[in-house]
Amino acid sequence: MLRNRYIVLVEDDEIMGGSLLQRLELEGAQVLWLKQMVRALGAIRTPRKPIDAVICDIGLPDGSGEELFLTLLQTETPPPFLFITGQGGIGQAVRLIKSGAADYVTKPFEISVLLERLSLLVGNREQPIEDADFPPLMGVSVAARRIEALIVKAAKASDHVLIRGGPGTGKDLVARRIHDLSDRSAAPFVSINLAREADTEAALLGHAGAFDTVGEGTLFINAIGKMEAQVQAQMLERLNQEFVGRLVTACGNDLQALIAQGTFNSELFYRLTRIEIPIPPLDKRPEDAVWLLFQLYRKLAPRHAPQLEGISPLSEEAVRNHDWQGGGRDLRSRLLRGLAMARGPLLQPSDLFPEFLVGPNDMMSLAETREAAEKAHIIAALDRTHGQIGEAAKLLRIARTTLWEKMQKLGISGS
Amino acid sequence: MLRNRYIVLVEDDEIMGGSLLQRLELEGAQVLWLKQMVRALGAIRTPRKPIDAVICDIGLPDGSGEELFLTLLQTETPPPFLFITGQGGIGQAVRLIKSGAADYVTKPFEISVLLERLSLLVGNREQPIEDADFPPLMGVSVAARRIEALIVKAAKASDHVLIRGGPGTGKDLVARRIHDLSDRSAAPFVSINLAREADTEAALLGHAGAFDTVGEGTLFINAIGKMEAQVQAQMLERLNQEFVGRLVTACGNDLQALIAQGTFNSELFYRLTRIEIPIPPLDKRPEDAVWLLFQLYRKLAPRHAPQLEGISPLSEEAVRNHDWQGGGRDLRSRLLRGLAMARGPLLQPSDLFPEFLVGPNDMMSLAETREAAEKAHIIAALDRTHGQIGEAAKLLRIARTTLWEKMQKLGISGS
DNA sequence: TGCCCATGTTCGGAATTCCGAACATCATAT
DNA sequence: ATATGATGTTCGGAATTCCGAACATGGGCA
Repeated sequence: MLRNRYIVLVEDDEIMGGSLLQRLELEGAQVLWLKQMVRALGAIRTPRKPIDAVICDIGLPDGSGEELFLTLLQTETPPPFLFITGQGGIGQAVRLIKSGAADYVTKPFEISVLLERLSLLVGNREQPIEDADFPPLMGVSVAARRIEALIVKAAKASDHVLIRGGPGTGKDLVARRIHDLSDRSAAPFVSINLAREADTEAALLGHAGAFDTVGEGTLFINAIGKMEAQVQAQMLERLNQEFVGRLVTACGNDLQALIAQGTFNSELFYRLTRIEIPIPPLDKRPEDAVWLLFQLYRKLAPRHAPQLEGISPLSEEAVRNHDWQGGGRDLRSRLLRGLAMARGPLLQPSDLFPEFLVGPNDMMSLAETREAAEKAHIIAALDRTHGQIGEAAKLLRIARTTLWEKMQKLGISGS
Repeated sequence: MLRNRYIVLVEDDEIMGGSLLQRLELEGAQVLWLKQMVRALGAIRTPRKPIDAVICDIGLPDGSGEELFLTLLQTETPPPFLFITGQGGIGQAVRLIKSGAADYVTKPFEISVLLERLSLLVGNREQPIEDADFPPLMGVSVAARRIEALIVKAAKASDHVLIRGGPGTGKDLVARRIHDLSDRSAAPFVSINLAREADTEAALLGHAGAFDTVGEGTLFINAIGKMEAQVQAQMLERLNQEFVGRLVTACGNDLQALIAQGTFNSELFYRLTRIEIPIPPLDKRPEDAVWLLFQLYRKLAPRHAPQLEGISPLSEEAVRNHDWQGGGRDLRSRLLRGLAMARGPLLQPSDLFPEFLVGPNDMMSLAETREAAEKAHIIAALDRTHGQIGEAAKLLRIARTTLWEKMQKLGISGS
């Protein structure tokens, strides 16, 4: 049950830690053993891969497991925490469980009992669908696995599907996979992007249009929000007739607004959205960015940079930390450029992010960088709140007077 | 002498400040009057336009003028500071002048004497070349004015000129202006970009090539670093013959490296670089970015967004703060997109920087943003120093142990 | 084997940041 | 004219960051 699971163990005691490590590895788990809170904080905040559970001692040399957990809670949903302690009491247990900790076990305990509770903990977590014909499509994060599960669900159903996601999130890959996993996979897969069609009516509904050629297969319509009202009406009519194919549509994150302003037909929307598959942007799932980096590297490096031996750990960190507005497409084009520029045996951060290169003695200090980033973010928050300082402070999660003082220091006026 | 100069006055005393303000404005200066150190710090660090001088009292309610000056010195070269004080002594005067302050005047003083010393101070500073036929080309910063002066110098000379600057810095505009201001302006201006030529030899040196058609005019060769060795040799030969035209060439920031590795002929380089005009990137001169924003806005807004009434102050700040890797070209394309997207009467930051828009409740906290920025910068510094932590700390201007602790906290390994 | 240089790590104290209470001021609505 | 809600501004204390000294450890080189 623990086989192939990724467990973080936070325990400073050599004997206890060694025993747990040994048993967990015997059970087939992959274990990261950390002895200090600060190390655990870094490792859990930016995991190398999704963490299935954390076994955490309360007493640590540089703080406590409770502090660690509460610190993590401030900015994210931590993975399941199972606390172990020789001391502590009901009060602490109550506090931690109420705060969202998964379990709390007092020493001494049988390791077998602990492992059983751990197994129950991770047993509920989604297992990747391991199929050689259908490798992971979106990544390795919890969100990616959820999408894969939704794909399987959609493939088994006959309902129309709406895929929602920003640029570079792989909506067409998802549509294709739904088709391939369905029992319509022997029938045609017809794809059409409304953003690129001059005459969407003819392309979709005309003689020998997409509706004709798809037969009992899957018709994938990307950029559905760009469909003109007239074509929407005709499509509704067409769907009310006997339509033996299956519709998969895709849009960005603006369809709700289009419906609200009447540009998109809400009845059509409901017809198309029996099943919805939202794809979060890549910058909300940094471990998928890293996964995609390695996937693309394996695919592209042999041809574009055969001399390269791999990707440096710093590059991996840089990819994990980057704000991927342009999604997979951006990552792919950066990698291609990086492969062309790389000189040493390993791909370096400045190969992927040439903006890291600056002239000699021109690198900003850390304080300057911090200040510039704060300034940009404050401006963005003020923009969002139309100059309302109190609201902007809430968005930024700082005190109103702190924001006011920072605006003074950084030279930002409110409007 | 003070007419049209921009003076910042830092003086909390209402009477003294009011008098100075009045006289400076009578002399035609534009004055920003500030009464607290924190306000002055923000205003001087990110000026709305280049500051010609600062008149600064020593005693301020929230600190001292000396503190202000020394704080500014830590990260930049401040504009000329002229201190005024009722107290103070030789020691303070010596300290400040040695630290780079321009002058130090003790109260009481005749305002006319002060203004005279101020005039001497700002008199040495470059005046913009005000010519209706030739408006500013690069911006309003000191660096931009220096480029304008170099353009005038180059126009008057007959020497070959090399223009050096990154993408989007306007190298072709500079070349054109040199030609227009020269006495060859009636002759042809022939422009060729080696990055876009399939056959550079034929384009330059063949029959009816650029060298033939330019006559006594100006031949501008962009991306000179892309010239093949064989063509370089032929060009040297051609220049050794009677060539009555004038050469202006341009490159990025990599020519030195190309020479060092033998890809570019150093003799040719010296022949081409009698006069060199370096163009700093736009992110090194934020006030030029703002100037360019307004220039482009005036040019593009009437046609693309006639309903707009202007640019919000926050947008101006956002442009001033942005890291303009792609130079003017990036700014122009962002503005075009912004004009298309703008909804209200004023252009807003998220029109120019759509990445400021995030989903509801998805905005990062200020602490998260600060942390992500620090992490990216640390990774960049470690990349630059090939994993050497001590060297990276120096680049970042923090203590070695501070860097080490931050790496732990942020989950960064060294290599 | 010893030396040098760098990292790994701790820690106390100085410096800085952040917060929240408090109060004045201003704009808007009634 | 008054009430309300927001900004402008100060400030003391708590919290956090940063620094630099100190020392152990490890790798490379002579």
